[in-house]
Amino acid sequence: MTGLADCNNFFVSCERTLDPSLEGKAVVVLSNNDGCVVARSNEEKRLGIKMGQPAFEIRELVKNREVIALSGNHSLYRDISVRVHDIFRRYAPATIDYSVDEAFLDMDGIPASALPEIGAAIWDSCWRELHIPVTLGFAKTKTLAKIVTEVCKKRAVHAGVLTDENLKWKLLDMTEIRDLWGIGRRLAKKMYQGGVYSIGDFARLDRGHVRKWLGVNGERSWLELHDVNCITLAHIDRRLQDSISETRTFPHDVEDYDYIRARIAIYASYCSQRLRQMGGVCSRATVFLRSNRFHTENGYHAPEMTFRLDAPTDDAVVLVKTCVGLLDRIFSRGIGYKRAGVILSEISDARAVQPSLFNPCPTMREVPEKLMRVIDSLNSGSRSHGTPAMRLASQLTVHHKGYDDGFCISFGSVQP
DNA sequence: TCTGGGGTCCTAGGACCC
DNA sequence: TCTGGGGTCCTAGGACCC
Repeated sequence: MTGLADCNNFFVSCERTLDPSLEGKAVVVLSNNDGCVVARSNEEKRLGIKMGQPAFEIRELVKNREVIALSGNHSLYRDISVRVHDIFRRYAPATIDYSVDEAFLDMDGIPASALPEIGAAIWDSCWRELHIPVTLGFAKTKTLAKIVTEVCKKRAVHAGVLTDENLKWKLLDMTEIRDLWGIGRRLAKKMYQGGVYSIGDFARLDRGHVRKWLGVNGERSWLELHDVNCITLAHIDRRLQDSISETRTFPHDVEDYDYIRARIAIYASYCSQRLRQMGGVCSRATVFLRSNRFHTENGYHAPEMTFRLDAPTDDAVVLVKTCVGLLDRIFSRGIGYKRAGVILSEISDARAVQPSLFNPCPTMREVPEKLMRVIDSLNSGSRSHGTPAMRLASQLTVHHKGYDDGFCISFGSVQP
């Protein structure tokens, strides 16, 4: 059996651990720049507020105090995330951390009859130790466990175990196809056009037809509904991610090159720091810019460029230079940019680096490695609480032009 | 007026190899 | 006038997830 442990309204629940007066009230957590809704309490969901809904659309509700809107506190969420995952690990022989607030529990070797009690124990630990409510679903495959968890959430049940075949088909028939894991907006529409409305409808289709119609992913979902485990999520288990990215939407449309260059340098530097923490090196760096996708009078601009590095690296100096170089090639004057980002990819293990053919001397890496170690140790812990203690000069704007996003020139503890 | 961020996987088409 | 077969790799775009 496979379990799914899923925290309820995670960001909102985290906020409630800090401020218990939020309990029972309608609360939303907003994205960067307080742009849109990224988490809702149950009370909100009943008010009909949607995930991803722009914040200005709920302004009236907030003004009338029907809804409390909070800016996200992501270091808090990360912190609590680590602790709930630790609790999950206590109760399952093996777990896969699937997201900040979700984990799959491999219950291999544990009799199904013991699962209700284990589910109750996990719920109890999360609530007593962290004040985070969770919901647990157990079934033969991950896809079925997802369905069980959703049904439990809707009925405010802490944990559910699905073993009975008749009950399974009853659940599949009463659950809409758009709620199936792996079916998003587009595929749901396609399903409706094909006359498929419930998950039960889908599961009763011919397997060959599903394969031809929806490809391998559709077939996998179909198999999972028929008790065949085939979503392995091997990538979740990997120590190294495929890519690391930092992207931001700016509070305004920005034409200022210096400002954008400093942002790109900051993103590249932070990506490289995460890369080093992971023990990886990357071979590709991508920089992209986006104009405002809601203001397209002057067209929509979305330039991007990727550079393949000579040799894989985790060196902030190299990566910042590379990314600023890419920016220079895609940046156009006179265009207002609303978003920018850096993506590092083709990540491999830093302990198994293939040196560049043109720069094969291994000692060449010693200086940057030492430098990075020093910077990382000076900055350790400081990133989540504000400005890092040590930065590259390119991370500063030459002229601070009054963008009110919290960035300013700082000389830290160095005497002027 | 105001509209997030970080990921993965699959597919089709083009370019290339022998 | 006629013009093969079996592959791999890369990229862009589209879909999904939380």
